[in-house]
Amino acid sequence: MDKLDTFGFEFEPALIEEIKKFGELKHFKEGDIIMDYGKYIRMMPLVIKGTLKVLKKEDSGKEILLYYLSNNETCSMAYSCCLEEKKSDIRAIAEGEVDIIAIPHNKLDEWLHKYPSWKNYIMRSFSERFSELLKSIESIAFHKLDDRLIAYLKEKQRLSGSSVIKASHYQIADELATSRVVVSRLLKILENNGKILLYRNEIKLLKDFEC
Amino acid sequence: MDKLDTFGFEFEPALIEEIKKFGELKHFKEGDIIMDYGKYIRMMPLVIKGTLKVLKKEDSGKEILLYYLSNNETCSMAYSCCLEEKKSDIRAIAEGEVDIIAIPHNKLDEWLHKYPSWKNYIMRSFSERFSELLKSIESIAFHKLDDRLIAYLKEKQRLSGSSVIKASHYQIADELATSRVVVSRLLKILENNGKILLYRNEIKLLKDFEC
DNA sequence: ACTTTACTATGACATGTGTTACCAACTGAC
DNA sequence: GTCAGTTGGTAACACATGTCATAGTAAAGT
Repeated sequence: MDKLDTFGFEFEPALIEEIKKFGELKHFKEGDIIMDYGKYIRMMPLVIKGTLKVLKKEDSGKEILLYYLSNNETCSMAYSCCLEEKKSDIRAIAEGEVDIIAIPHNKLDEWLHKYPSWKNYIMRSFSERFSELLKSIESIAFHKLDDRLIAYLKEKQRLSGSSVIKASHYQIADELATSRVVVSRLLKILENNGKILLYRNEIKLLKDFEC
Repeated sequence: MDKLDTFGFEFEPALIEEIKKFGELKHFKEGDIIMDYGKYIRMMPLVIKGTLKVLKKEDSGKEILLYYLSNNETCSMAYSCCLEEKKSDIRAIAEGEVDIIAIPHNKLDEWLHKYPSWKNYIMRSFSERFSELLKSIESIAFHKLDDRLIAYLKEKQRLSGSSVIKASHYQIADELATSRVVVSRLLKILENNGKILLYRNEIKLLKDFEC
């Protein structure tokens, strides 16, 4: 928990003390489910290491990718759920090794009044998630699949810090809300153009991976 | 401003007094621009009558429809903008006659600390806008244009309370991020199926307008 | 009344994407 | 090694949507 000091949250010292006192450090492994559909959410996660993938189940039954969370970010949806004491309609999955601090739900509101830095953090967080959703909308509405695929690969590269992306075509298709065949087709074209190399469960972005 | 009492905000009396004192009642007519790109936003609008359309300009230059605001709703994006004292990247346009109360930006944060009901209102508001964006994403990602068009018409009907929708095909195309020709085509099919009647700048939904 | 502009209708066509089907290659379990 | 399961490659096709061209028609301005 001492790690907390070394990370980028800009909280005042008193708040950091509270976080140390009431927050619970948790570790998750690849694929672990941190929040799930239908369960009550009683804590809000602050991500301090690794990446979370946050999904939402739609009425139609399909899942959509809401956003990824990484360093020092938190899940606005979880916040809403906590406040309203309602069952979750989202699921969060660990991508690789993940450390979070779980903030108990009864502190959220209290700190909002007590600590301006907490309030700012929560507000900024909402605002950032908002922007990301807007980016998604723009992407889906105005860009063709090949552009979206390229953007997806770049984002993965950025998050993992590696130009080797570990994912099956099927997974990618899921996150882009399309089908496996289509993804394979487009990836093959990228490979033929010398942008990437394809292996089983693995895509390597070559150095001139642009556009 | 006395109207305030009669509307559905669930604020505590002291807050209502403050709103009366510092808020400014404003009236707008069809097409009036309430917030615009590049301007600083120094107030947050509470809609008390009519409907606002809120748009955002994307990097690509295209505009996307964020959401509609009507009774007792407010604009979360404006809130973010106010807090960060940054120029607006959104535009709000009056649809028909609109009354709003403009809350000065310096009160937003103050009230957040002072009045739980205000804090809840703001939080709920974020949460609702969030849900709407998600609905948009689902709609764009998983539904065909004809479904989306029908949903659009129903929403317009709901908001205006009338089964006669005043809009050109071009406007509709814009909001659905498609082209005029496509909208005309789909509307004509709906007309041929006996769901609607088409006039110039006007669409009448017939009573068995379903599915 | 005449011109101009905005709005709508419609055909023809190009293209992106979804779908189905089938096969090949790899992986892990037994 | 065999087998089943997963993953990826490819062809063929259907269809929704975007685009271009062209014309008719209503409204608005002069």
